[in-house]
Amino acid sequence: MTEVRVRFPPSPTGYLHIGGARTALMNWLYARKTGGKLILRIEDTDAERSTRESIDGILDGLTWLGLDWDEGPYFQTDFAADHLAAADRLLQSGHAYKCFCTKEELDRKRQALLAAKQDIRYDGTCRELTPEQIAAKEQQGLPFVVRFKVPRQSGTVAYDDRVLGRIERRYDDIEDFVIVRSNGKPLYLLCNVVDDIRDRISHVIRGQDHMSNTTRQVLLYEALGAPVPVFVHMPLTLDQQKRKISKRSHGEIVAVQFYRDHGFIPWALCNFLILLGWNPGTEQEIFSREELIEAFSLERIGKVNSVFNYRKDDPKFFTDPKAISINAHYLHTMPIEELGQLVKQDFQAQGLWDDAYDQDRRDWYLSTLDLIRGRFHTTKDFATMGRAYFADDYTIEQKPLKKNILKHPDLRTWLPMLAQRFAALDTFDQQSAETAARELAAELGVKPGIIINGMRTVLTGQLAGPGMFDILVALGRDRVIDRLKNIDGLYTTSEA
RNA sequence: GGCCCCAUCGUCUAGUGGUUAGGACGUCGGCCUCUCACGCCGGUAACACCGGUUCGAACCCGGUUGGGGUCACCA
Repeated sequence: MTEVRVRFPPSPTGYLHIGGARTALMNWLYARKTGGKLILRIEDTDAERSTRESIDGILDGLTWLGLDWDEGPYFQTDFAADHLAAADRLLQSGHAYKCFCTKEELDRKRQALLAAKQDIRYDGTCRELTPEQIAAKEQQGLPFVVRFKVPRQSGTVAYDDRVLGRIERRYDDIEDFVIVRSNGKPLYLLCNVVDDIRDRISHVIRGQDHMSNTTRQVLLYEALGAPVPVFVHMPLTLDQQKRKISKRSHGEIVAVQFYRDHGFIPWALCNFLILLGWNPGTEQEIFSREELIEAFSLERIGKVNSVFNYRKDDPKFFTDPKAISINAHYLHTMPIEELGQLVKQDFQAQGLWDDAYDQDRRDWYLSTLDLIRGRFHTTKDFATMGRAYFADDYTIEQKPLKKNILKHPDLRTWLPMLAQRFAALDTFDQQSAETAARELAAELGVKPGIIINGMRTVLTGQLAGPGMFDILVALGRDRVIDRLKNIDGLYTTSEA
């Protein structure tokens, strides 16, 4: 059995989006599964649209996702000589011909065909030019493109797709496609094949949107006398309107960068993406990297396009709810030290980081993250909803303010009273604090909940959170007392 | 429009001739409780349609409808 060699060949005309990331992931998994190689190749033959920023963005995105490659990045433009040499060979062997039709002519004909409701296809004007005619046109210095000469015979081109089965297409349905531009630059269809041959690619794993390219490329492989690789066409990822997702029409919500910026855990995003069009045949949905490599197989890639169910402007779910729930799962269960690293990055960016969290406050830092992570969904939540644990400039949210504070004006005196009792305790721990709080409630003749939830609001600004007495310990006596004494501010602000 | 691909809950999906059509997310209800975008329990909800084949079809075949992709001197 020959070595498995797969490739991910993005064109650097925008940032890495989740469709591309998913393709990269599938290729990566197959390479890792089989002990093969993943080649990264930047397809930059469209010089006008390719940018350095885009290349960096794609590389960063892959790196962030944890998808490493074994060779490359190669740049397609570095192999222009190969592409042209191949075009030459095709010309020599009679598999291609020079076409002198101008763009204007072709456009005109195309319009006419369109109007007549005919197939829009090159009519083969230059296909049968005699050597003399060609020489004459070249003598005049007329520009030309190189077209592939599709066999004009009955029958079909075919290949066996690993997910879709046998795919056939009649020669008659394929026009003589252009492989070299009039400016001498080779086109995608050719470059891609030439590069895949040179890189000895064994499996081409790509989206179903390439299917019509594939039949034409099979023709090129045959004309070039090269073995045809195994083709694996994955189903596409669509939006709710069932449109193919693209950076251009969907914007940041489909950019990998967006998920990094919104507190996604890289592998959680991979875990979500792999479930779009693939499943293990068991009911397992959460996979470690090793488990997924083990479980992955081409055979279980589905045929059906899937909908990326992001909800724009939904306050609760800023993207596909399942993606968020998978991210939350990892957030809740991953080793706390690893989470500590991820949160550290965000805290540093937010100005919330304290170097002591890596030193003598490390235990406190990690145990506090562990205490509050249970109801968070992204790593961003620690700096927002969890802010009160790490800084004093946290916000008191409106809902709990109304429900737990303003509704009970007496808290204005009760909470400072509680602060005094906390101050008077010999030891301040979960037990003693709870006893003190409940005793106060009993003496005042109010439900403990009123005191406790009032405290929660003042201390964390949040409606929900961990058990109140765990919070007290995490915050520490001094901060608790400070904040409880300052409850006055809450009433004044809202009255103003 | 031509060519190609596809069709199970709202979404992601399991299912390959006999299942109460399973799971996950969402949603709804209940429980827990000091709170909940925590946890636990439960409910809701799908085989596009029409013909065949068969003792028996979500599964096999044909058609219809529907959806998607692609039709560049982009990749």
